Amino acid sequence: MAQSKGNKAAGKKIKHAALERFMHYYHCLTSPGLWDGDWVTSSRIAYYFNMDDTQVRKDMAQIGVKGMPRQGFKRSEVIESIRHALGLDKRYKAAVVGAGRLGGAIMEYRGYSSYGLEIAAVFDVDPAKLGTTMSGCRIYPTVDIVKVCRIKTVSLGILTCPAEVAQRSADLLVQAGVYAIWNFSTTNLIVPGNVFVRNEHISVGLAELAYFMNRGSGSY
Amino acid sequence: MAQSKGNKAAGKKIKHAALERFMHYYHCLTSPGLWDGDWVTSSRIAYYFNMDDTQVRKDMAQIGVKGMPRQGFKRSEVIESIRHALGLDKRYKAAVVGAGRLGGAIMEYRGYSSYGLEIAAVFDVDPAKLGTTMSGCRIYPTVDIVKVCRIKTVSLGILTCPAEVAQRSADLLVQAGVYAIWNFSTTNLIVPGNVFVRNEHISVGLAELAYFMNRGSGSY
DNA sequence: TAGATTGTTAATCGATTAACAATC
DNA sequence: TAGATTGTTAATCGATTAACAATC
Repeated sequence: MAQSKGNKAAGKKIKHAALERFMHYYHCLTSPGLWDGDWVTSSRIAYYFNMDDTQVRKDMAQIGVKGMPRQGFKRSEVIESIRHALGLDKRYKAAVVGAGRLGGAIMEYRGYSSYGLEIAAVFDVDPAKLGTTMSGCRIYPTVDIVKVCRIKTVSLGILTCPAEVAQRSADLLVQAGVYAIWNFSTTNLIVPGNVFVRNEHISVGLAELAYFMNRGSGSY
Repeated sequence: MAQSKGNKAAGKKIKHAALERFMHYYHCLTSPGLWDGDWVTSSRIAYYFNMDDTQVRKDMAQIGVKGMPRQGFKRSEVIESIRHALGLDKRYKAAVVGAGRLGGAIMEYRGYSSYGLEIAAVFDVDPAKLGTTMSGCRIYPTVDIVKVCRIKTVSLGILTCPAEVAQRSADLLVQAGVYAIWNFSTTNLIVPGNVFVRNEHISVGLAELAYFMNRGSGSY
């Protein structure tokens, strides 16, 4: 087992770009029906993602996966090492703030547990929703965020509420002691430096698409 | 995932990273209440995004914005130039496939028109939904994608349907002649090389958060 | 003017790719 | 063995940052 203690290189922080690559490898290698046999070569993966095979081997080295000349890498071993390197094998709890359509859609996703995430509570301001459930999760009033999140040891807040209340909700989540916020609202949150924010701003996608529509379409 | 290669370098293509920066500038510069006066300096913007001010000035140069020594850049001019460079001032039409919660949540967003996007149709397989509307848009049967999209000259498909039907829907959209697909499903789509795909895979966010939760929390 | 800020070139840094020996 | 593939170092490329003259 390749522990973090085992290789000094593992102490190095995995950069954003590398994280994305690992996630792509993971998604691809765990896709059913794509592979037969348990061996996969760096060039095969590289071809799939239209990248250089050296990059793949370096990535494998970073997370301590050893390959076999003439065979490649053991798929199951790569999957396991990515899970370990990214911490997908450790469990943590999240709370969703905003039991609207977006919150509902996000909770519908079935794959969270395989990423270690468990949704422990949902919050909403609408009194009519209180006490009911969403995807099997009880809906609590927003004012109870601090109390409930502390009791349930929630460490991630998922913001799916309207922009107007996003900052206020974030403040409560921070007060409750969450480490990170996954922000699906269009607000630019202001949080203490020790709280990590991942934004899923729709506007970045809109920009890329608009640009492609008007610049790229002609030559493609 | 599905790379969109084969770009016949049409002049000065704006790279992905730069597009993101422009979008951030745009979002920040158009935020009400953040600015007074119409001048903004590169260092002010750089500070806001914790980046180097030289980068900001180079970006401004790329889209043809001239600054003024001791004053900075004219905010309105920057905004206008970004709109032009990214094509936000040109209109195009999109169709949403999947009138579920996710589709509804995405359609709720009010800002599309300021990015040039107009949602012209919604599709769903559920016969009970046909003829009804979602965010003021009529819902058509999925089997009519090709017909309706051609009539309405739709050039972007937004996939918010379940993973099982995502590929089939994408095929129909391609057949209808869309240039690009905005994929909110978890499927890796296979499309012709001339069709641009932007994935909003939830798993990349999950990976980054899982990693932060287990590695980053201590030292950040 | 004096000085803050732009615009641009040069230097640095990091990431990607090429090359090739080691390996099974 | 022969040869495909790994593992790693060197070379290249691009992106970021530093430096500074030009400017108003």
